[in-house]
Amino acid sequence: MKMILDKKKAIFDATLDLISKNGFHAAPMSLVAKNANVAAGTIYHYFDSKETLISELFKSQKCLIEGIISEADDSTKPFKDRFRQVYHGLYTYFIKNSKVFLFLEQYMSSPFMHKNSKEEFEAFFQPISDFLKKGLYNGSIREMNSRLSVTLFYGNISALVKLCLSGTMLIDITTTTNAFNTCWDGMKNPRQPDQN
Amino acid sequence: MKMILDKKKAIFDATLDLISKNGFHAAPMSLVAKNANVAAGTIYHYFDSKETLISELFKSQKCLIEGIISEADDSTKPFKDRFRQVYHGLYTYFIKNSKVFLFLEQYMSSPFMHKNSKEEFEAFFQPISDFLKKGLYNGSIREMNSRLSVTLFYGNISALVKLCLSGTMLIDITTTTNAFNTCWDGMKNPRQPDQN
DNA sequence: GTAAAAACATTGAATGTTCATTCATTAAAA
DNA sequence: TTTTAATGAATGAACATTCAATGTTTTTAC
Repeated sequence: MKMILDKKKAIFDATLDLISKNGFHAAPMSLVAKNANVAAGTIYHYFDSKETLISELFKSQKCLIEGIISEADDSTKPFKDRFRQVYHGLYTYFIKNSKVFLFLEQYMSSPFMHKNSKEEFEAFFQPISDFLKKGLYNGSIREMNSRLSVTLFYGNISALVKLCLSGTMLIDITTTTNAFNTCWDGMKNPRQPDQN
Repeated sequence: MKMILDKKKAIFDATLDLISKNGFHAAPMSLVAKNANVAAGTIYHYFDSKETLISELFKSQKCLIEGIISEADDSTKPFKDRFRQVYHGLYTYFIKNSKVFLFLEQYMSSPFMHKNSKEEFEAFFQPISDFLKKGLYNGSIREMNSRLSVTLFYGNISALVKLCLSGTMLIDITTTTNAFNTCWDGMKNPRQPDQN
């Protein structure tokens, strides 16, 4: 049983590694097998097809966002502080685990997404939605459709992460602070101007 | 001569159409040829390889952003109005020309990008950079690295466009207005609070 | 102006490669 | 002994690309 998990994990790891490097086309099953120290046929004991493998790799990240947010969020604080900590929690996680981030980017813009239900996608970002709704209900966040706020929030973070990972620019604390301020000043409730 | 342009255009159109539908994997040369009403071999008169074809399709959009911005921008107006018009110009163009938008998304997150110089990418967004710099220099835009502001600006628009195109949500004027306000309130210069 | 020649454009079947997937066989665990 | 796991060579499909043959346009020479 332990071995089974080891093998599955090795296959997941190799897949994540290859896809994050150069996209799906750079992850032929033969290479996945080789990098996972496994025979090509073995992968098919654990996964029906390449598509299944990738889709399950995504599913294995189901609770990722939830974990990061619950780690970063402290509901006793004022909402702006919570917002900042969640923002930085996500940003920091993606920088430290860039393979995961890059895989998610590939997956979300791939034909796999189109086939599988949008619900998968929806569920993945649910924790962000839940978090932002708290801010909406207590008047800290601008009134807008919840789907929109999630999209804009994640869009800001992912733009920052991509900029960092592109390696074409030195990212200092000023940059991340500016990105955060842009996000917060855009999303905060403009009718509650006492949140500096 | 006219015929040459027609054929090239037909090949570009077929490629754009297929890639925007389902990504690169959905655009085999045989299908491109068929949809362009051309023999497979003909494509290779005009393009060295598939990679060249796609790369040139991207290059053919070099002046896209510049065109949209110069169409939308009116430098006699207050900067907030210019910002709004450029924002809506880009948004509207991408909604109306969703194939172009979807192709760009695919291209920018593909291995093609990694191979070709980042300069291509840089140059593509230069007109946005130039526009935002005007706002920065006249004090309308928050002080931040130019690369970052471009990324955040385009990131906001592209998030909105993706949400619209996903078709899972009815996008009304309220939604686009909220997205715009989020963008502007985030990016405007907080030290110049008279820009309502 | 016309015919021959050269240059160019187009065709699509054939080629060779890359890959996902299968399966008969062997090894390990129950 | 039976069930489960693992192997990797073999299979076949999908694809990018080539090329010899054919059609079309342009140039040249008279």
